[in-house]
Amino acid sequence: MMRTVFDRLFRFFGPQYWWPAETKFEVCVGSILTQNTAWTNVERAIHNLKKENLLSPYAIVQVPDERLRELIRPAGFFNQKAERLKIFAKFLIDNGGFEKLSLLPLYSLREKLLNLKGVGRETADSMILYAFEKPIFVVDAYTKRLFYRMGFIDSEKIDYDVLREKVERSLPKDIELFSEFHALIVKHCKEFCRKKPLCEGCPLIDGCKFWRNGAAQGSHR
DNA sequence: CTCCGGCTAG
DNA sequence: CTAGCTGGAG
Repeated sequence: MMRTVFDRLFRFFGPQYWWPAETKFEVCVGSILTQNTAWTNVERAIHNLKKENLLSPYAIVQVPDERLRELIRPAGFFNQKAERLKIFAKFLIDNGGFEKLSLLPLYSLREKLLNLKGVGRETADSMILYAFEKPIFVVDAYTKRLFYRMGFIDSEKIDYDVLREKVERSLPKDIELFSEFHALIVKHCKEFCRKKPLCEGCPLIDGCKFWRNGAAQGSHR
């Protein structure tokens, strides 16, 4: 079931090679900046930080708040995100960086990340999977929307961890698999399973409850 | 539940 | 012109 969805997406879109970043720190910065924000805007912000050589924990804690806010402005919510980046950078420094933190068991690390102001479950799991490279499945609004429409879950309001565990239980605990799957879901939901769905040419249309119910507005059916 | 926000595809 | 964006805190 879950495996079939992955296979179809993989065959259709090919490998996504996520997360698009040069360093682990950049992955984490991106995961904070992209909270409820279009990635193109995040790219602008990251580009600004790179240009100023600010993509390191030390640089982030040192740069004046006002300056940081200005640089990440394109990513929106810049006041809170500037604070969140500072808090995360300080956390890394205080805890021995990725090397030391990576020694922790997955769920210990997750707890530490969740205790940080500005790091919720999706952000924490994105960091764990794509920066710390430990096997956890990242759930997001796209995942809930897709699985709801496919008929795998009864509501898009399903609890984050309930859905995460549901997916994890139905697949092998494989970092590469989880990485590609989440990336493919994002890709697919941007191209087809949008809020206003574009079902034409959808690689998952076979067996999709949403499509079968004609909920796709009957515009093309 | 509301606020936080710049940016752009359509 | 605005819907919608890989959320999280209070």
